[in-house]
Amino acid sequence: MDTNRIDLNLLRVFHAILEEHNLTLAANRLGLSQPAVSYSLGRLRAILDDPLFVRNGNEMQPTSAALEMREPLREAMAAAEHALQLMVPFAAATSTRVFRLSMSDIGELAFLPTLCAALAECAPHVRLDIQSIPVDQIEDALRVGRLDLAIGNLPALVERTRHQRLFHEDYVCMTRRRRGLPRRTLTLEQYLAFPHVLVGSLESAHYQIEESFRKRNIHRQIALRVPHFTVVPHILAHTDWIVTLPRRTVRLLNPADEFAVYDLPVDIAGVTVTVHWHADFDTHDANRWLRTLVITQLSDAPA
DNA sequence: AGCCACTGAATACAGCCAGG
DNA sequence: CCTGGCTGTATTCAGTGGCT
Repeated sequence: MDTNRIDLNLLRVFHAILEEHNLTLAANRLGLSQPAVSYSLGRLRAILDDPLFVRNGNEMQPTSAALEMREPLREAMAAAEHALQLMVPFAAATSTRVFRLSMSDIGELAFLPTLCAALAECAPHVRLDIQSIPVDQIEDALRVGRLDLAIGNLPALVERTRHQRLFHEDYVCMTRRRRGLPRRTLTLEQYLAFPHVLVGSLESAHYQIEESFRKRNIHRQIALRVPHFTVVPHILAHTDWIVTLPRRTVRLLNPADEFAVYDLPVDIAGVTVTVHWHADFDTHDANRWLRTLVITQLSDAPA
């Protein structure tokens, strides 16, 4: 295969067929005629020496070779689109830019309603692409522009990226309401008597609370470790377990007040939620506009 | 099972255009 | 002006599904 022969426009065609499974729809998407797409596909087939798609009824099914190319190609197309967007001066009212943000599942619950409402108001054509990227990959993603901003409790990134504090909050604990629960406060003994739900993986930001307990030589009985917060209410509703989580998160997960919430019986440092970006984008129009919006909308001490 | 209408890919051919 | 690459129109071919 001679890759020098590949006209990159052919990859656009290939990508469109991968998405549509249909040459006519792919042609519509690209603003070409169906034969033009067929011709391009023919050239790609010759260059790559693979049929790439085989017709199955009214559908063009990708071959295994085409499927192997799908993800890398999708990423490449997204990166190219993103790169082109960087060259266009940002005008909120008319921009169709896609902003990529990283946040946790609970971040989505807590931040997206506010952010989306603000966007609908002042940048109605802008799109958000929310990704949950492992903490150790966020810095790279911000640097290469694969992410615009990362929002969350991300102490590991504070030294390595530009950031702005949004708010600070303490931890509380939550369990299903039932007879026999203490009324207002939990003693440490009572707290430790519960089986605990631990939220977050070893890489996640909330794992730092584990460190705090370990340093104090406090050992909890972990009944379950889950990667996300959103499943927690469903688990607590069916068990007598307890979960330790940030106070704002409780408001989101306990809107009907069906769970009992207590202050922690130990003095554990809370979390500081920050918004992060890469220094290379300090003066970048669109990035600056978005982070200003995020800070204005989400910060408890607006910039 | 056979017929028919419909849909969609492939192909033949012509026109346009940029580069040499 | 010629050539090659690309695209569009018109047409053909093949598969599918409904109907009898």
